[in-house]
Amino acid sequence: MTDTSTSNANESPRPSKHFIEQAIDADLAAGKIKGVHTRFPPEPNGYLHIGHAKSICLNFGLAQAYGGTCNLRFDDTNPSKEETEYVESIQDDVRWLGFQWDSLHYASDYFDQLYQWAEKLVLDGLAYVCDLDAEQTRAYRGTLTEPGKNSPHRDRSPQENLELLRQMKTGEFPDGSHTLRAKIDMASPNLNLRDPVMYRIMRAHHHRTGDAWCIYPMYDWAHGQSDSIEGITYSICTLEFENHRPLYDWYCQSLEIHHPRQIEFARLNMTYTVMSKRKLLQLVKENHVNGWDDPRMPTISGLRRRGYTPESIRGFVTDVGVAKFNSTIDVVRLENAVREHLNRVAERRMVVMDPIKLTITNWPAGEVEMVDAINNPEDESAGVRQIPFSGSLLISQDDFQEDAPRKFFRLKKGGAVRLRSGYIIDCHDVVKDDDGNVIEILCTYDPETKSGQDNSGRKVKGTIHWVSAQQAVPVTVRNYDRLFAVENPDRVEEGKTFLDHLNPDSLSVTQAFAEPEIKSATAGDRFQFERLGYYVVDADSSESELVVNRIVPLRDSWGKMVAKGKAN
RNA sequence: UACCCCGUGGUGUAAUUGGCAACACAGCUGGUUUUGGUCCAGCCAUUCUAGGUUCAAGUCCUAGCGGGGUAGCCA
Repeated sequence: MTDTSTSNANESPRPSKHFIEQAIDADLAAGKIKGVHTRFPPEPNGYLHIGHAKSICLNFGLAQAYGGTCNLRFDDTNPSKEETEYVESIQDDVRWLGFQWDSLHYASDYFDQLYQWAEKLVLDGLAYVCDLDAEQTRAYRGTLTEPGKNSPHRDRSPQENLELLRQMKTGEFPDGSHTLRAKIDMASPNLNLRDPVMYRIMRAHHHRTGDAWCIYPMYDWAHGQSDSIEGITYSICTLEFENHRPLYDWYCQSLEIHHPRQIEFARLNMTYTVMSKRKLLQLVKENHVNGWDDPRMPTISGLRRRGYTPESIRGFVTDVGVAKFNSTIDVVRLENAVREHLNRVAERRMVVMDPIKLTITNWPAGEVEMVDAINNPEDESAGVRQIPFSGSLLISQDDFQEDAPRKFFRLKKGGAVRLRSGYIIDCHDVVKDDDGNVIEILCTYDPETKSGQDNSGRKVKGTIHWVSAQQAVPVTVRNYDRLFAVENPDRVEEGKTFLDHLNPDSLSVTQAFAEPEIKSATAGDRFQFERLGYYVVDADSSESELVVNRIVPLRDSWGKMVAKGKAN
């Protein structure tokens, strides 16, 4: 149970405890438990997403906070959906988030024990073999408002049930022809208690047990007992299992085994995001994204590739809290969490996205001067680097306007601006092409205004970033935006699907020019490109091509003003 | 329509468990700044409604309203 990374500001402990911690405190005080043992129990049928991160942080975090233990257990009771690829990715993701399980388990480890317990329930008259098929079972179950009716096979003798169960196990019956069901109450208002199925016959190859079994336990029949076997004290799960708790309790009580306490919390929902595994799988399978780790995916692997840090995800998760209210978190909270972290730790670099040529007419021809640039104004220990400055520069087209609005503090004709870490320059002219577009900006520099040693007293409103044209390094930039264009992609009109809400501009690839220092960067390095945003070097980079992903843009109050028409 | 759960600023989460509704994010104002970033300050609430208990109710009681979950041999 180790948190391997350093703490960060928004990971500091909350001032008050959430309802699960309060429940634990009460149990501890009442002597009901002696320690805290939790587990994270994913089904290996897909990649983990940010919602799972909440569960991971909760379960591992509780164990940490109370000096207890937390297991990782794969809930692999349905071989038709589960794959080894997923069990590997899940382990990678949990570790990457900064957690280490105390022990690793599989529900399939308990198949033998589960089966023995099933025979016990049969012998105790608490379970029976039912010959109804799936459709008949549904019909007998009744509805939300009407009670069900008893299966015609409900009153078989324990001995007969035992024989039939053994035949089920040894493969005497075809798939779907029989089930083992708990004998509870077909009239219960809680449908989970209307003689729930414990075992179904399913000839499928299991990723761990192979073809040893042709009957597989249902979730309810496997989950609580798995918790029990591992000595779990708190079985923490999401709200939709609330109605299953009476059944969870019934199994533990009927079996007279260690009885963990199930506590439910609200799963994480986020704006501009879909979270269902089915939909994420569809995005991957239909190639709307480039795989599970596409940087636009809300998967842990997607966020990792996007450049999110584990610290920022943990910070986000503690920040949004744990409760039973079914809420939707604004995705800007996630974006803000990574900004907050990266602002403190990411070194700055200058990169020009949409370049226009800027010539300094009074610069000594051919001369290149190395200027100092601060690596991180938030962290003096990050030091300084050197950047080549010359008479031929590239700046962003956004940073120049001939006819600028009143509040435009960047470069305009007849105006002045500071070149970050360089000099103040004055724009005296522009060069245009035949269509009248500005293709080159002509400036003079003020030698008295060198950054760090400026005694001129000159003040200018704006500072812009730049690179020296000769030394500039081309970089392929993948500017990612939200995958969906609307706040709630799950809400769709008749005849449409969530796919209709995909944001067509969620990725734009562009060629940019970076200061030469960028050449020393390797995959996984994160930077703040000054005035633009945070970026991470992607694994697709090679000797010949540097590829970076935009993690999140910087806040842009100028852009906001322009959008609101307040720039004048 | 049955059962279960949940309702506190725009969004989330708190409130010493009956004692001045707080924090964060967003938004809006302004300040600082060699990143229009960061940072700093200010503003932003009839606690779903109606009754009741109480010196005192977000918290307790009653009724209503609203939202979510549940009818897989999925998890």
